[in-house]
Amino acid sequence: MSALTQKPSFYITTPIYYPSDNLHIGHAYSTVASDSMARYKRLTGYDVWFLTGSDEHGQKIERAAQANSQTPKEYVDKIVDGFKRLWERLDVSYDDFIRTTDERHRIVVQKIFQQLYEQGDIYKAEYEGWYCTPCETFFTEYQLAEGKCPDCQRDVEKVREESYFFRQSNYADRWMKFIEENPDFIQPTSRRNEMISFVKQGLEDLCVSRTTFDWGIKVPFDPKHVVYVWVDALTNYISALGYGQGNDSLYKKFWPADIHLVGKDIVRFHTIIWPIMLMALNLPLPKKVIGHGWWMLDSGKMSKSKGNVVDPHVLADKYGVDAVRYFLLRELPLGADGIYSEEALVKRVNMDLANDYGNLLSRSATMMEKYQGGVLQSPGAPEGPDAELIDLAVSAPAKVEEYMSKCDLANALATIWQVVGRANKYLEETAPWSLAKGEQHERLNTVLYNVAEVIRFTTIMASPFMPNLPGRVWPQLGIADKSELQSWEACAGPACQLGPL
RNA sequence: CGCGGGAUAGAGCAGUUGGUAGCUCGUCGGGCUCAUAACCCGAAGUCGGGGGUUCAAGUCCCCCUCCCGCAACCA
Repeated sequence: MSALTQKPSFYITTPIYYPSDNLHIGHAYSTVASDSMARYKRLTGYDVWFLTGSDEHGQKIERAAQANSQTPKEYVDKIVDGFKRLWERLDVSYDDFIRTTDERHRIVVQKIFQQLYEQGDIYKAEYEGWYCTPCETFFTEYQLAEGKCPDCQRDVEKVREESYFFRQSNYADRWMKFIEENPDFIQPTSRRNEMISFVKQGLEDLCVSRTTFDWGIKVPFDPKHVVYVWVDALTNYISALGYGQGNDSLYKKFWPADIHLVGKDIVRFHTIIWPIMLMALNLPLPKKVIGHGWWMLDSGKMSKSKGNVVDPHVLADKYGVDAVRYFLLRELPLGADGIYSEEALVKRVNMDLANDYGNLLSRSATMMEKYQGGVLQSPGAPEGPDAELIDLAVSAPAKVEEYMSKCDLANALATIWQVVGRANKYLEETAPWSLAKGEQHERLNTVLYNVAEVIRFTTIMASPFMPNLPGRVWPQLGIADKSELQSWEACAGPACQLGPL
């Protein structure tokens, strides 16, 4: 019986960001998109767990801290506080924030590393690379720029370093089989093809420890080694759920993850290394990894070193959180890069939010007030364009669901705005201002009722993307205290009709 | 000859199994007045170039040009 009342679970994660500097709108996009998915799933009846966090180890952090005469921990603490402030500012409803410096995380990483070593998936060997002494950095042969350091263009020397390696190559066949049997595992398909061809070229074993820096999790059986990024960072998705710890009820409930949402730059790690790690550990694989595109500037890629990053705090202050969220989610096409400009943001926000949606609300509210004293009357029989408007509104939730199931937020929003657009057109067609002059009260009631319902529908559907919208709209529709009219079921139930106000 | 994806109105994109080219923004023209000079309607494209198959090709085949991803230890 309890199974009947139990909600299905949904686990979604963002990447864990690297606190070498503050975050820009690219990171904000990943997180806000995940948040909208999480909110959408909560709205539609799922028991959701939404994880974000920070990946805090590594040489870069160690050096940055040194340069600031701080300990690495002091250094990252401050930046991670900034992360959390940004997510609060952007109304990101995460359920947990994992830091790779958390004790709960350290325990799991060491346990996994130990297990992989004991079962022979990790072995000691020598890592060979090119070292640039002035830059104190290792490079692979491929990274070199014509045999020189890609950063400073000086000569590099070949160095060997004792390292532990993960036997990735042993799992290539299993991986290929898994990918063939789960064609939707990697989204979009273009990324899937890239990963397949990458593995077909042959997988090399992966270097999973370092001795050249200390800021990291110690290899349990050989403490002069530090666990290198892969095993450390990727493990966050299960360590945060309590895997391998005393209380693993969250792990049992939410793993495997439904969606790992990541940027295209880290798709490979999430679709090859991570699944193979899980295979080696004999754990279930996540259901889907989605690699989204990047926000580009006219001047090219957004990067900290170019100093051309766009600060989300500034945008939120200037335009409002909902507007910034809407722009990011509406404007970046699924799987492709988008070009950011403040001009584009202003245009989109003015067009869609102010002119289309806002103006629809404004003109409707005015007419309801002016012609009906603010009390909406029951509708009469539908006629003229009523059916078309109602059909579009009533069928929208299913279309939104369809797009959301593919994580296509931009088209989900476009679907909602189609309804908004149709409603504005409907007002021109029915001209309630003329109906009022002509004393056609029943028809007037019907028209205003239909428009009010469309606003209610679209507001519910848009609420995961713009969490502050309902709070501003429900009072204007006079249903601020009628929660039964604000739920997803109130616009997407099986026998969905435009219900009474 | 590494693998893969693109080239469609000024811009950004849709175009299922081949049969009178669609969307958003911009531009130009018109309408309305409830609303935020808003909203609604209408106009403009020989689908990168060349050849072929077909009654018919943006949609299939061949060649060319140009863009863009991926090509491992940088999160």
